[in-house]
Amino acid sequence: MEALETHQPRGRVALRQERNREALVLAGYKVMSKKGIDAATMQEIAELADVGAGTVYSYFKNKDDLAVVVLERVMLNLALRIDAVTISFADPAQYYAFGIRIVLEAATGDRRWKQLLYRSEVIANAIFNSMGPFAVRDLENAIKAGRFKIADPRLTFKLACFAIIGASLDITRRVLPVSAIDETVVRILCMNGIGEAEAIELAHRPRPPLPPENSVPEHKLK
Amino acid sequence: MEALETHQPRGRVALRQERNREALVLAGYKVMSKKGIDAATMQEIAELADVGAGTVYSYFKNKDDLAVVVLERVMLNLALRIDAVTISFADPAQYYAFGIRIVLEAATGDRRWKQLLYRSEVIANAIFNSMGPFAVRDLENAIKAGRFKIADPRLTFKLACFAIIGASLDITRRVLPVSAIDETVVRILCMNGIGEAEAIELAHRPRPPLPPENSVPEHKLK
DNA sequence: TTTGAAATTGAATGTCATTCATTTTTGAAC
DNA sequence: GTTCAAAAATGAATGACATTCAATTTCAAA
Repeated sequence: MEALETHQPRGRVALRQERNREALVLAGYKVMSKKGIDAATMQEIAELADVGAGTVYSYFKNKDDLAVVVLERVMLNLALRIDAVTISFADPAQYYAFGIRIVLEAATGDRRWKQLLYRSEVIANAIFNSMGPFAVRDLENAIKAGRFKIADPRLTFKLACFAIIGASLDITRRVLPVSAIDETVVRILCMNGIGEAEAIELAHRPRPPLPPENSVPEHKLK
Repeated sequence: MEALETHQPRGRVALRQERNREALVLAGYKVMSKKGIDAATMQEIAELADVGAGTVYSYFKNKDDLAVVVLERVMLNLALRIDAVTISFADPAQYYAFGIRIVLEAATGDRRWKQLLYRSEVIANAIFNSMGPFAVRDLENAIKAGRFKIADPRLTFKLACFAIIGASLDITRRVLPVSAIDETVVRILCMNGIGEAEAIELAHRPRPPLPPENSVPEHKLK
C-alpha cells in the first residue's frame, strides 16, 4: 500500500475535491437542464453528486455561481466544436456567421438548452465568456480582412449574445417560427457594418456538420 | 346619501379595486426600484399599498406578473414621452435612433432603473411590449422611406431590446464605459441594414430634450 | 333590513437556499 | 503503527419568503 500511495501525487484530498467538483458540475447540468435553473434544488444536485448538501457551498459560493460554471462549460463545449469546423473556412466573416447560427440552433433545438434559457442574463454572459475569445478573434480577423467594420468587437459580440437569447426565447415559446433563425443571423451580421445583401449571402452559405458533443476531450473544458 | 350614490356609476367595489390595483402598481414600482425585483417582498409592497398580503394575489397572479405590469408601465411612460418629441423629426429613421438612445440612457443613467435591470428577460420583454408599437411603426415608416432594409421589423426590434439590456447591464456594472452608449446605438442601427457611415451619422444627430416624467397623463398609462 | 356573493385579510404553510455545530478524514510527525 | 490538529464534509436546523386559505368584512340587490 505504501508503494501505491507514492504514486498519488497530490494526496487523497485533492483527488476527492477534483472528483466532487466535477460531479457537482455534472449533477448541476443534469438537474438544471431537466428542470430549469430555478426549479433545480441544491438538495437534488448534492444527492446526485453524492455529497452532503452543505458541501456544495465549499465548492460554489451559491446556486447562481454553480449555474454559471455549468453554463460556461456547456458553451465552451459548443465553442470548441464550432472552432474545430471553422478552421476549414477561407473567409473569417464566415467563421462568425457560422458560430452565431449554431448557437441559435442549439438554443432553440436542444431540449436541454430550453430549460436553461430562462435566466437570460446568466446565459447570455455564459455565451459571452466562453465563446467570446473565439468570436472576438473571428471578428478581428474579419475586420483586418476588410469584411466587417466595427469599432469594438467585444461590445458587438455582447450585443449579439443578448440578441441571440432574445430570439431563442421567442422561438422556444413559439412566438416566432423556427425559420426566424435565418433572419436573426442576417440581422446580427448586419450589426457588423456590412450591407443587407452581403449579410444575406453570408448567412446562407453551405455549412459543414458539427462534430459530436463527446468529441471534446474533458481536459479542454477546464 | 342615496343621491350621492347615484353619482357613483360603478359602485364602491369597482372604485376600491381601481384604487387598489393602482396603489399596488405604484407600491410595486417604489419597492422594486428601491431594492430590485428579487429583493422586493410582497409583504412590503402590500403594506405600502395598504392592503392585506393576500389581496395582492387577487390582482396579480404572482410576483412576476406584478413585476411585468410595473415595468410595462414605466416603459410606456418613456415611450409616450419619446413619441411626443419625435413628432418634430423629419426622418423616420431618426425616430428610431432617438428612441434606442433614450432607452439606453434611461437604463444606465436612472438609479431607479438600475435595480430593475437584473431580470433581463422580463425587462427586455416589457420594453418590447410597451414600446414595440411605436418602434415597429417607426421601422415600417423608415422602410417605406427607403432608409432601412429589413424583412421583419418586430423581430429586429426584439433583438434590439435584448441588445439594449445587455449593453446596459455592462455599463451599469462598469464593465463598459458610459460612452459605449454611442457605439451601441450605432450597432443597433446597423442591424437595420444601413451602412456603418449612415448609422454613425444617424446616431449623432442633435437631439431635443425629453419632456419630464410627469408630463404623461395617468389615463394614457392604461 | 336582509342576505348571499364577492373581496379582503393575515396567519399558517411549504419550499428551498444557506448556515453551522459536529463528525469524519487526512497526512505530517513521531 | 499511532497521534493529532487542521481541513473537509455533513445534514439537521434556520430563516426568508411566496403563496394559500379559512375566516371575516364589505357590498349592493331585493
